Amino acid sequence: MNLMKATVLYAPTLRQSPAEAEILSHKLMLRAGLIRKAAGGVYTYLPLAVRTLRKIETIIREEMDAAGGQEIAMPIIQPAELWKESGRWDVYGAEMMKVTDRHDREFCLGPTHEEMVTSLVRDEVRSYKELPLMLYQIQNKYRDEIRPRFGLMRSREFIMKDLYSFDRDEEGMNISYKKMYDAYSNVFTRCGLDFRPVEADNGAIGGGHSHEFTVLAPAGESNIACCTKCGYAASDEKAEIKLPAADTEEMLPMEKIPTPGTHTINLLAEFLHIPAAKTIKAVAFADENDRVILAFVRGDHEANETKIKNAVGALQLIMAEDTAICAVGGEPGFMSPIGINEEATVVVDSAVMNMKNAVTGANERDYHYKNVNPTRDFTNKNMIVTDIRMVQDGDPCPRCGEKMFMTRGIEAGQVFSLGTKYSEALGAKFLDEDGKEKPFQMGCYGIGVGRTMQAAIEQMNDEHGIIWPRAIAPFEVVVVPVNAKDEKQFAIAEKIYEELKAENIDVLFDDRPERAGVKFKDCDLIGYPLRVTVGNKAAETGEIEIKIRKSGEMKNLPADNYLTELKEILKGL
RNA sequence: CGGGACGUAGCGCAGUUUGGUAGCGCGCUUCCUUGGGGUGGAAGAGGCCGUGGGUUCAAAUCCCGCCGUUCCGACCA
Repeated sequence: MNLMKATVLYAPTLRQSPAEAEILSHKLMLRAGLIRKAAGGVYTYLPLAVRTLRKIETIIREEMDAAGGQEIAMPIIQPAELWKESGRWDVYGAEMMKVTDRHDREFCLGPTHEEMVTSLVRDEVRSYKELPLMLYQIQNKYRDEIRPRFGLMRSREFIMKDLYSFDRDEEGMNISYKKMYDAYSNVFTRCGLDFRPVEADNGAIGGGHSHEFTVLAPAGESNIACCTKCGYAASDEKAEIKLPAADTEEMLPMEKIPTPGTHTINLLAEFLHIPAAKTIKAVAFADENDRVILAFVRGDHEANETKIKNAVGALQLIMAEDTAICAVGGEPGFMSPIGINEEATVVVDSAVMNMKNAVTGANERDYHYKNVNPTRDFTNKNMIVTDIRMVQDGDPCPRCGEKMFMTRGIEAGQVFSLGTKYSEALGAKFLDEDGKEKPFQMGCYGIGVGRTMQAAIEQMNDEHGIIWPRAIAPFEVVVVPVNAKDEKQFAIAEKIYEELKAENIDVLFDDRPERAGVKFKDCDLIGYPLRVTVGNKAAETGEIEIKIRKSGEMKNLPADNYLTELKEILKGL
């Protein structure tokens, strides 16, 4: 941290952004001289980026240590045997960067370290007395992404903090999980980010619960639903939806009506002059065993494939062929559960069961039923009724009932409780108090360090450049003499620089003999939270100027009495 | 892996249609000028036109292969 003069700092800013960058944060990282590309999804971090990364890492270390974590450093190169033992050598497959040594022994560049850390603990930890144990590292990770994108957002080499917890029982695991959940909240709060801990689907990893820590930003790749009131947030695939009260209309007798050519909800609603919410939409899937699955949601809702998979116990869903639909008694475009063969799996969204006098297909070309009342008319055996719809903007929160809004975010971290998946696969056991051998209850917890940096940029910027939160800014303050050739100005600026340095403030002295405009543009682009400008006024009346990057606010202060106020302003950034 | 686009100086691009001396803006070097939001001027340096092959008297330009980049899709949690 001794490179503090701009004349020696290697920060090659660019006026135009290279054509390869698509999203704003990626462009800004290139333009502000933070990173340069070495290969697809592989980057060199330049000094400014390294300073920010170190600051993020320091915050992470402090919080991990405070939560009881102990830092270790595991190898990047991992033997294939371990991965074959856990069964993930083939599962991870093409995602893994594989290496062969001169003896033809296989290795991979670690995409994650569950195997590594579990084998370590398996070989070393024998007794419940040594638990709980939390081990972490901050390490380069490798994933051979099909399509690296967006700079550090989806890269093939990336810096990740990964912590693994080992407990004697589920209760202990849940305590560790909670500790990590809190530590993560502290990390992202301290980084100055607007984020949400988002309830997530565990997917193939299995185990208990999982949260993704998502930094809110429109360019993010994850869709999430957030409650406007209680803080509930969940990924769109996971988000539960509070069921509104059932319609109270009188049930009318069901009637078959001709509806020529209305094979979509829009056409149907238009034809009958009714709102889409009065219709029932059908979506037909086939699963990995060629089972036909018919899902029904309200006309103005969307089916949620993840929820459907979970509801029917399918691993994979594809759109069903028309012939498969007909085989179970359905008619594409005019489907309903009424009269469908038993062999089809029928899943109905809970909200549909609340509908009264709805319109649904008649399983016959160009005909629908009206006055359909699902509680009365859906009589299929084995029909599954549950929440299978995709959350929408304005849906009620499952916790408090207030409205939720949809937003996008960048997943910067995630916490998983794993249970005994890896400890069992790798035979990692300890001897418990009762004299019995038991597998460890594990959890794993990751933070993408580079991704966190980029998420901060994606979230905080304006047309001039990056706006760093103070905690992770490469420098907190930049001191700029307007005219570096003016000895008086330069001397005052240098004095202020020395004073700030003595106060342990992370300060850069922009001593370059550039014109003021050039230096100002660079300052804004790189995004130092605070700029101290020393110009003519300083030489004449002894006044310096402080500019807050975030608000653009400026303040004139005497050059011999500014420190208290500057520190005060800095605190609020 | 499928479909599209692109590859010419450090960055952004023109030139390719119609084959014939490699260009522009920014940046860089030196000097002068200017000195509170990318100042103005002068003189320079810098290119295996991604790569390999082919066609041709002659290829940045036409043809074929490969590599790389990028977008959409598939994939991934």
